[in-house]
Amino acid sequence: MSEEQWCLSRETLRDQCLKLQEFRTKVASWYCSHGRDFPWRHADTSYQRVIGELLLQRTRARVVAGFYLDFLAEYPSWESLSRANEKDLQGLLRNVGLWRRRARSLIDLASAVMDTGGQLPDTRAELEKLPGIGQYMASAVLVLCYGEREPLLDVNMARVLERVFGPRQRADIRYDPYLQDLARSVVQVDNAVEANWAVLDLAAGICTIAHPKCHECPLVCLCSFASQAT
DNA sequence: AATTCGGGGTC
DNA sequence: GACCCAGAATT
Repeated sequence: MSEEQWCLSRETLRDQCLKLQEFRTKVASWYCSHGRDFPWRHADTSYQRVIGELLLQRTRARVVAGFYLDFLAEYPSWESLSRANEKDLQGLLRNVGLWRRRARSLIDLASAVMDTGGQLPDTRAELEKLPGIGQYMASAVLVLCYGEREPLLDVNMARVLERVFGPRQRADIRYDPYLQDLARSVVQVDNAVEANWAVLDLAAGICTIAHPKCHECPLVCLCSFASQAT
């Protein structure tokens, strides 16, 4: 590698690092004044946090906000959920979609948790053995319940990251090392939970899939997508 | 890698 | 009326 090439690649790496830091600080600052508030963000048990994430799968946050507290009132613990009547649970989820599969999945997970002492494991390998816990949910449990700096890398966070930092390598987000590493580095901060929420809120309110509000976006000067969109 | 689950919101 | 949503299991 010539000295010129070396300088170029070194410069590019430094730029990427600076871009990452700028991304973090600008999103965090935006979040302070524009962040959303949801009941599950005030959850005070692991159970409540995990239920929030499970209900949010393929379901809009505002819809979940409408019945999340009712769900917790009806099923306040792993123990009560494991003993739930499947038909009753289906009825509670009926107007949310995925109701049959989700009712079964919730009961199965609660039963599995009760079988292992009523507590969730704290490693990815053990978490992903549980029914209904995949790559995303394992990360969610690690960051929300155990304070590890893991990303809530869903389709929305992926969209923001790809617009700013470039496209993924694989079709499936969960097995794309580029996106996974990028997302993980984004949340290497003191409060990883809020860092995750900040990106998700930006994705939901500004960096939307259709008609993104680039003129309101704190990342507009970092983002290659913004310049080509209006 | 592609399909399935799913009602409701959004355009 | 098509498309999408804080995914995971199945094929």
